[in-house]
Amino acid sequence: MHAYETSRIALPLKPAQPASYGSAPLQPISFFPAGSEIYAQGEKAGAFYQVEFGAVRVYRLLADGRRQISAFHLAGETFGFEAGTTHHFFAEAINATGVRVFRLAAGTDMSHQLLPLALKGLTRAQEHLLVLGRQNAIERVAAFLIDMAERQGGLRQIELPMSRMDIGDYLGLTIETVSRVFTKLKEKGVIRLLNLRCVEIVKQDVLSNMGE
Amino acid sequence: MHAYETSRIALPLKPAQPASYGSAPLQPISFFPAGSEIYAQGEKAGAFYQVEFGAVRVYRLLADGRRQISAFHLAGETFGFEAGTTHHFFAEAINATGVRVFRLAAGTDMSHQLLPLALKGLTRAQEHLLVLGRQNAIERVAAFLIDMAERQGGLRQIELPMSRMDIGDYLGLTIETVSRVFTKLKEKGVIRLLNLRCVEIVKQDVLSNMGE
DNA sequence: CGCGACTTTGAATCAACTCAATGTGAGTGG
DNA sequence: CCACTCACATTGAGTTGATTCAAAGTCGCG
Repeated sequence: MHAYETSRIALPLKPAQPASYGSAPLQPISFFPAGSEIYAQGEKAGAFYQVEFGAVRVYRLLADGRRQISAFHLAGETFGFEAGTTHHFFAEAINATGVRVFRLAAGTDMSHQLLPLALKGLTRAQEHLLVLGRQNAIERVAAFLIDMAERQGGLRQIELPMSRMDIGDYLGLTIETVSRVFTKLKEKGVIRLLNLRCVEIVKQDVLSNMGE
Repeated sequence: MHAYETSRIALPLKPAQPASYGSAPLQPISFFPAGSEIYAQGEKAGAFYQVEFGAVRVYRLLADGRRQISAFHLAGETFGFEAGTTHHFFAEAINATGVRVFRLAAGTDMSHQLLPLALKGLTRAQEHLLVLGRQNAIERVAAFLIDMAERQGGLRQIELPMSRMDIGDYLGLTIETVSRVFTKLKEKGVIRLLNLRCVEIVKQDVLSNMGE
């Protein structure tokens, strides 16, 4: 993990939020530039992470380079506990990202804090299995947009911090197919593309009914 | 949940294994006939389960009936904690199945025991995302067979307690495609079908290299 | 302004699907 | 014990939705 740990320099004040993870001492924030690695498959896991700003992708690779992104993590969300002792996945900053690192001190029991996070992640993953296993391209993109909207407070306008490639690798589609579906939804008046990374959901109901 | 709780009748002796989940009192075994429901989506969750014998499928449905099986659970495996307070999934016995039920007594903290199980389930689900998102039919079936073999002690001969339909709904394929892939693997001499529910893995290495 | 990376669009291909027919095997009752 | 049945599985033929390959378009940034 290579990042600029600046908490003691730029952020000497202890923010309120991380206090929710209790006993651990002051948690430093690490900065990751766009595309940089937060942790790698095979690395030993000794921490979990909370996104302060920016966005993170967690993924696995096949030997021939095929990639499956298993989750995106936006500001406020927590990740990195998917492993017992060793990471089975890669985590990368999508954009310039700040991450609060919670190191798991040996002997400290965090299962209380971690269990709800793990269960939430499990439910998320299992719901995504349904999308990948049984939904077509339009349904997948619709499910993705609805999910992103909900996680951004249910606003009509949503930010997509990731590229079409990332979206494709999350939804099990090619970038071309993702692009074609965006175009089709745009033509139907379901969404509007304000720019490449910003979508307005015009017909929430139509989008929701695609996911079933 | 409708099952025959017979532990006090047929199994008065306390087996050794469940003692690993500690403080709870004697855990009854429930019997579920083939196809019966163990819990349903929307039911409130207040227990987790360990398969004693038989096999279980956990799945979700779309409104139009499409089904995605997110996991199979064989003898010795634990499931049912995928929810905070409410189940998001259905669980059914595939065959005649015995399940040890661990009720979560209010006030009792099981996070210690549950966290490793949740993490294992999370890792499993995320690995399955890669299969569904990025692998073709042959690779999916190969991954499935390897997984089943490992979970049955790495033996050459493996039992498939589930139907082709179940396998298809787990792998995001149709029964026809599953059947065609089995035939192709058989023709290549990679596997042998002793009967519908029993497979012998002849070329372990070939099968393993398909999954990448 | 011009470069480079990303995205969109188009045309042809292909893997998996649908629909349909046939095959198989476990369980039942005559 | 055998014939019958029914559910499940396999095989075949034709279709289709997503992919691949290729070209054109767009955006951000130095």
